[in-house]
Amino acid sequence: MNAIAIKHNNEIIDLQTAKEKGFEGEPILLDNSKESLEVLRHSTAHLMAQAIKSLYPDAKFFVGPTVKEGFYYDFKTEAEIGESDLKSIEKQMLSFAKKKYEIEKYEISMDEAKEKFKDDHLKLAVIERIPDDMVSIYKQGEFEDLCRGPHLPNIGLIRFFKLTKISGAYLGGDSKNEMLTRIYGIAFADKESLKAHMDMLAEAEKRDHRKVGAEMKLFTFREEVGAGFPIWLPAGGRLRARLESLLFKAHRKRGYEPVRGPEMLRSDLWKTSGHYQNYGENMYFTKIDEIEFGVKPMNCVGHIKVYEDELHSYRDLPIKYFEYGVVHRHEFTGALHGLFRVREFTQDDAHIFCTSDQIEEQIIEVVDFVDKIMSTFEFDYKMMISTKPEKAVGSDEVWETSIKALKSAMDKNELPYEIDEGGGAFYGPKIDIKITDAIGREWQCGTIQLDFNLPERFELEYNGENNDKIQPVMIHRAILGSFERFIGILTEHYAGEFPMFIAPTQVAIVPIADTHNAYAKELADKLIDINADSEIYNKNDSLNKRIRTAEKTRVPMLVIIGDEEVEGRTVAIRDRRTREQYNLSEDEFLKLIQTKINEVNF
RNA sequence: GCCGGCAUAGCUCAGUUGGCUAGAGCAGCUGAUUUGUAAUCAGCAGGCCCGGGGUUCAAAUCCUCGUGCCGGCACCA
Repeated sequence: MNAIAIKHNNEIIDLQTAKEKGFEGEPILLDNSKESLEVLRHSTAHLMAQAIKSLYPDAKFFVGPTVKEGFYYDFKTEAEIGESDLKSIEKQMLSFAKKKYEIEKYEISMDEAKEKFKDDHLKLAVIERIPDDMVSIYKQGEFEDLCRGPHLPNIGLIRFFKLTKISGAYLGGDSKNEMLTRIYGIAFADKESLKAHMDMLAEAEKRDHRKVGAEMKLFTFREEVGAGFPIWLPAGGRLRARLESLLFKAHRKRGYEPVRGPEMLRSDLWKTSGHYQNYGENMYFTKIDEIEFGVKPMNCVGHIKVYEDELHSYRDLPIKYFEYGVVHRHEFTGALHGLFRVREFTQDDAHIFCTSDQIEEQIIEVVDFVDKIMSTFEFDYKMMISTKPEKAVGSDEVWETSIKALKSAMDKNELPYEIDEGGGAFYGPKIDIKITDAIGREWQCGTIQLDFNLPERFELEYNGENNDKIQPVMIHRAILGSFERFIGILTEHYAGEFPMFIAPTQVAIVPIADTHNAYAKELADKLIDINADSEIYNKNDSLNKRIRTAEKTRVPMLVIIGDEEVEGRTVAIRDRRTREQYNLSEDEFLKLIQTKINEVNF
């Protein structure tokens, strides 16, 4: 196999550039290594551009980089391109690839480039972003494009690719700019890898919580109810209740007090907190007797009012309030997405009021709490510290101090983290918890946010040792983030096959004939006593049909009862996953369920 | 909010260039059957074809304005 590029000074250099500059280095072969795919996908993006240009001659191109999941190219054309056009573009790409054009490279000066692309405002926009004196042009057949490279030596090497998505994208990622057309694609070195990737996408689609949620009757949405307002169905209600009660206990164990703030508060309070000015466009407002109220988008203000209800001594701190807080946020319609993005959701929210000396230990405790929960659900996760965003309240100094506190808490415990510059909330820096699900996708859930601002704005205080008034520090934190999103993620993570302790229904009972219904009912009652939900499948259907129906509900355990079982007070268990069957006595069975339900404690 | 697409029974989908009373499978209901581990048989019922307006002799089908959904962008738990 010939090299497609080389690695020189730890940089990928294409053969065109290597020849021109006389560079040497380790060869990069056409395989599925990171470097190889980088080059391959970048060239595939160019091949796509070439195909688009030939099909839509007026097309002008912006940038076409590789991304984590393949590549894309942003471009503009007067023609309306839809999903159905991807096939014809792919076809055109293949026919160009067959021509095995060399990919040639040449360099021109900045001025020459500006002249060359003077009628192409998109390329000029690209050129403006390049600080260099010289720019390179890559050419394949008739098509040429301004590009930094690196590229394959020949487009004939591109064989296994697929265009996956088409959408709009703002020029330069700024919503103030015009919108371009973006086409996403993926490419691999071999057919099998492409297929594996497409299979993975199909698997993700199968697990989609919107689909599984509907099948399992966890939740639904209705047009007449409104976009972004989920409706929890009985099965989803049971699942959610289990999660809530487990988490309730876990909070109590860690010294959190349950509290509850009102759903709406007077706008004056939101002005004091800064939400009115900084978050107002995401809030819902209404008037009651000429007084304006804002529906809470966050729970902090309510908890502050709880704190203010009495005087606090330094001896009381830290004080931890928690609430399953229902919040409403006006999200853009286009942002709504199943349970992942809704307009009403419930946070597992808590606020810790503490002294600045306690910040570190409190952060560490919360991080430990997070770890307990995420590892229980078998999630890998990573932490990300977010710093000051453009739109923020509070001085730089306050921001710096708080970021330092977060970092030092992480450092002292040797916890790895990444930095997201400018990603903080408007009122303070934060640690976000990103979890990776069973098929490798990342989701942002929990968040730990330091806030030196609200205590200041609400003039919170506690009595110090010398009876002096000291301002407490406030830590906002949510671990699941929201029940909606977390349950959505859990659904995809487990593909709906929830473990016993969280499943909407623990056991499906299938009596063989009507004469076994009484025993079935008896078992169901005993299961309720040990906090397990069950469902009896005694409809007028064949036994096989009822087993099939029960299996399809993804319930973790199926028990079949007939004459033998009634007689000996036993159950015939069928494990849905392994399709194994075994028998247990009634007592053993109940004990097993009880163990499986109680084995989890956060 | 922006770009593109989509909307027919509870669900998954047919419905030809505008043309008879809009169809099927699953689910539901009724009856027969009472079953030992993944679909028993028969019958019945179920539709403002997303909503408003328009074009036409005639609209599920064409146009238009909404609403909702899907894929991204931007924004975010």
